[in-house]
Amino acid sequence: MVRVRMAPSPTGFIHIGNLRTGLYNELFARNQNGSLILRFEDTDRSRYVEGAMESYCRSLKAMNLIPDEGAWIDENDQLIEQGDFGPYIQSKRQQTHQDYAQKLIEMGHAYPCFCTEARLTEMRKAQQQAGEPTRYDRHCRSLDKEEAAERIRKGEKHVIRLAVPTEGSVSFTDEVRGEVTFEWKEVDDQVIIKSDGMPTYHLAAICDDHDMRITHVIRGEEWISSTPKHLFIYQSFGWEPPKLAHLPLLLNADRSKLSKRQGDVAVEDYLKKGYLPEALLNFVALLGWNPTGDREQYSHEELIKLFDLAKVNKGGAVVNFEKLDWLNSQYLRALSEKAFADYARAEIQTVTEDAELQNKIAHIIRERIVKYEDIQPLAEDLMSDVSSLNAAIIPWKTQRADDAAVKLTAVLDLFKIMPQNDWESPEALELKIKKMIEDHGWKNGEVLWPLRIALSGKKQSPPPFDLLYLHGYTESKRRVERAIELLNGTV
RNA sequence: GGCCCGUUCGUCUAGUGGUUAGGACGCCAGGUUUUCAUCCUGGAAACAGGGGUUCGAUUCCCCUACGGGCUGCCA
Repeated sequence: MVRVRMAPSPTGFIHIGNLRTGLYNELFARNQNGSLILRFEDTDRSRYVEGAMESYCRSLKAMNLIPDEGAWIDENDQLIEQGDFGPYIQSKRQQTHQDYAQKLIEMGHAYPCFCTEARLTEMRKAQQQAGEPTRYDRHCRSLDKEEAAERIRKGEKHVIRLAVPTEGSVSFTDEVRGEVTFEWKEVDDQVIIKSDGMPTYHLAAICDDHDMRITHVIRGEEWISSTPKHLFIYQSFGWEPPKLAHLPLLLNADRSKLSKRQGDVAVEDYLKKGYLPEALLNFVALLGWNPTGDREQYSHEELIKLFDLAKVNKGGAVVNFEKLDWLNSQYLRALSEKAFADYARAEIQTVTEDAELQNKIAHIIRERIVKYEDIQPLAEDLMSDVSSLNAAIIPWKTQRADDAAVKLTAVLDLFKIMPQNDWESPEALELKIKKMIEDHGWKNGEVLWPLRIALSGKKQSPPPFDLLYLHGYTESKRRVERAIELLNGTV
């Protein structure tokens, strides 16, 4: 039974990188008919952010990434925990972690360290100046056990460090990279229990993964270097390590590790900006993995069906937001009329309170927007009046003003004999108007250009049929009449 | 600096010894259209460099270069 976990640190908002890692875990779990566990790694009290766990869950929920087990939120957005291997909030497991650390000490695989912050800083400085690698000099490793125990009893401040092997090497098979090897002499005696009694990631994650029966650890590439320490802990306890898969990093445009600073990376921000969750999911899924390379759009279900860890790329991927825009526009166009109207409602409302007009605007802009933020300007543009219309731009190409007036008058004449229901769709209006043009033997542009300018007041706008449909008989008639007056110089 | 990982068009990628190196975004040009947007067609654009192995390397090996990650009582 495959069991994987998302193990974020609740220090802020979930960002695109976390999302991708979480998504790959989810895709793998579903593909393997396994379970997805959500565990919060909140052992750094100095970085604790109030409400971050709830916010994280909300974002996951919005993205339709729902864990089977672990931390989650109820319908009131209250944090809950579900499953047989809890607690799933790491700080609540502190005692367990300390017990494990004690066992490691007893086995001789860990030791208390009393070195002060100041001494460590000094030590690193000296190492740096000597051109040596900076790492703990193992000052406390050889301390007498009885003496150390006595100092702890007296309440002396200390941490617990791993006593890693000093020679030989360690290898593991990474599910995406293949075999990776480290020399033990390069590995530091990592702190596993901090002086405040909290475990560090290196102890907590490994013990929790084991206790929660995690079978596959799928995490970011930044963890590769500390994997030997993790393997040492598994080995010390005689546990079988899970399969490991290190994902390539997501990069900024300058190829540095994706971070805030260089544009928005919080999932919540993208959702707020109106990117559709399915589009964002689709986009992120294809950053570092691709089933075939000749398709761009995949539903969540298809991603699950096709996901394969072995096909995950090794190189980091620059996040190309222009492609997100494009993908989002594709998803937007696939939305039903109703779904799009609901999606755009809040923005369109800022332009008109009239529900009927709102629906008409939604209909017209549906295929004209790429992003959510395009909605408001477009809607406003559509609703703008024509008071500043300039007569000079009404005629088409070399058309004379009086000719344009003749054509517009013909349109007005047509309005008079057009039944009311022709105004209920742009298509019906187009049919009637084009028929009229054809009957006169005129060119489309001679009529449609002046008509469109009369209605919109602008050289660039949606088609006249959309505008007629939007404004309806009375307002359209008013605008066309005004244009004719302008052309005749009577205004 | 040390260790580890990586490197196909600007970007995301397909490719697993023999291909005109394919697709997508973006860009450019043309077309459809009353304009814009959409849409359609076309175009420019890549195997980091050098050695091997091989009849033959983008694909396998080595070196170099470049990039990134880690080097915390952060995760």
